[in-house]
Amino acid sequence: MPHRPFEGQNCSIAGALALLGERWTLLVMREVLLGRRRFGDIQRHTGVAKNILSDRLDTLVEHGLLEHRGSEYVPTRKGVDVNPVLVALMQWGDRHVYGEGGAPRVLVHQACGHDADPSLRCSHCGEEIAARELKVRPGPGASPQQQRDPLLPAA
Amino acid sequence: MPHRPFEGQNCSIAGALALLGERWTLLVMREVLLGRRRFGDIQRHTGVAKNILSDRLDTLVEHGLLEHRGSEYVPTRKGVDVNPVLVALMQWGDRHVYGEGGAPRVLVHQACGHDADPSLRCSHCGEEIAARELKVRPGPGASPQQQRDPLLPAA
DNA sequence: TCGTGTGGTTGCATTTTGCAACCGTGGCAT
DNA sequence: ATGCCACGGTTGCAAAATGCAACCACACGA
Repeated sequence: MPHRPFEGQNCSIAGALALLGERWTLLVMREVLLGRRRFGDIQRHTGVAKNILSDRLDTLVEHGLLEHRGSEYVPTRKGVDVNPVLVALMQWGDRHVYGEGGAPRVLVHQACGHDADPSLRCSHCGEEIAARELKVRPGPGASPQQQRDPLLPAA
Repeated sequence: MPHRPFEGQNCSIAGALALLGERWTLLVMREVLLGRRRFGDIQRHTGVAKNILSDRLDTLVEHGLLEHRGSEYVPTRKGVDVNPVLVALMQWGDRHVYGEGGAPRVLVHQACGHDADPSLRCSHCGEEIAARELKVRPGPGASPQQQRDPLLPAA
């Protein structure tokens, strides 16, 4: 099992990265969520070595993001929920790696049937949230130290 | 310089991960975007080894996500734009690592002043997008092979 | 029954990471 | 001016993760 120095920070980002942040893991999730669920397909489309893929699939199953059914790995709810992470990475890559008009893939909102360029909206005021408009404050699960700490603006 | 086997997939997710997917990098970005911009602060709050931190900061500067000004590392636009990635990871962690009501941190939408639980909205119909409602199709920058490939549903 | 494809595992070389010790600069109290 | 400490790193070496190629077992069809 891999070394996970990220836990114990009482931080959801670190907690997520403890699992998803291992090399190849998010690319494996990309494949599975794209619908490619067989070992060989995932291996070919990502380029990951077979032993590593084997390891990653095992830990994803172990943590309940995937289920191993016959020769397929199918995502659970917990696995499907990593979709927004992939969307965020994709949007960053579209903008900053491939330029305008160079996007390798485009998202489609199945419910309305149109291309979607999803953006983050505030659950309170409903407005779009720009990256620099986000702050952060201690939540219900914050440690005493985090409560005290003057948490600073994000961005 | 690290080994980056992710490039050349013509995929924005892989392109983003080539840079952001290295161990510690997203945690470093978390710190910087939280407002902690000095070497020592970042080191203490993440727990990353000094040599690794040094390396990560260098490559982040090299790729234009950060600028090194005096003794501070300040995010550029490109750097601020990773915020949505952190938000997505945080939401996943809130939901699946720390349970309901256990969130270590809560987001605040600075513009309206209230807590925000940002959700993805469709740019076309304006509705909230559930993770399983996203499909994908080849974009303008898709390779011939990707054009041909029957791109499958996401989720 | 022989070959081929799929889904892995094993062993070993290479790369990345972690850790501790060290170094140079600047501030500041003596 | 001298000594001492903090800060921002760098260096060297050990440990862990990764990459690669060879191998194995099973299923299926010719």
